[in-house]
Amino acid sequence: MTRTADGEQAPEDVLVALADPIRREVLAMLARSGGATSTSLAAGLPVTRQAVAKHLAVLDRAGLVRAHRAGREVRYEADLQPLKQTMRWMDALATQWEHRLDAIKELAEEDTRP
Amino acid sequence: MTRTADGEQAPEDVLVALADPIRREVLAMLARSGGATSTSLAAGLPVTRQAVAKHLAVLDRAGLVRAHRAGREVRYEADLQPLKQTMRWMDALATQWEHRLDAIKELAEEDTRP
DNA sequence: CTCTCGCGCAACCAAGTGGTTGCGCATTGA
DNA sequence: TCAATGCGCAACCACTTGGTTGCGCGAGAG
Repeated sequence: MTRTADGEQAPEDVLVALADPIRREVLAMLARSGGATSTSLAAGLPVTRQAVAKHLAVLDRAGLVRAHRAGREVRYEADLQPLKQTMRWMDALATQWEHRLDAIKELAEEDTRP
Repeated sequence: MTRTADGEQAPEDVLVALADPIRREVLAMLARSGGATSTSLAAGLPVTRQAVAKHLAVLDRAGLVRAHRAGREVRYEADLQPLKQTMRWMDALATQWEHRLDAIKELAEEDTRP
């Protein structure tokens, strides 16, 4: 799981992770089952175990899954907290940008006013 | 701007668009200035006009910018609506997944209970 | 009318991504 | 103990992406 210098979760990794349909499907499967291995996940997907393992690595970098070793198995669980964090980040961006756009619109109206 | 069959904005395009730092910077510049051309945007970025034009195409596919031709210039404006839509989509996903995880946790507790 | 400026298109390139196969290692169940 | 299972690593492949340069065209300014 990569983190920024100030300890904040990097929202970019979450966006990248969520941009892929297979990774979203993996997350959905993990949420449905409450935990699974790369092998069991691959059984329900049109790709090989290794491909799933790579996707899980991306999800792990984003903090969206956590791996627990249990004997010779590695069980993955979903963690939705980075998702919520990213939503807050997006909300802050949207608000900020919208305020600027509103201010500009206001200025434009002032121009048309005599 | 690509749309899904049911007329809904594809959230995937927004995620992909937002995952790139330069595209976020372009959006921020558009929000700050209220509209700009690929040439003027490139002046404030470490890439060429053509690279900016490609980024603008990605943003346009996501519906995050709209292009208006004015003489020989093409002016781009930011549109934040797809962003809000994507946030709602993410919120729905998070809620849905969280409910599943909660239900599973409940079952686990029931197991430990005699 | 002509020169300039902004844009679009195309070719090209390096690096990244998503996928595969093959193999070796460790754990485990019979 | 030993065969089977699950995993990790590495090589390799096709395709995408982000970037460049070069060129031609159309609209405006002089």
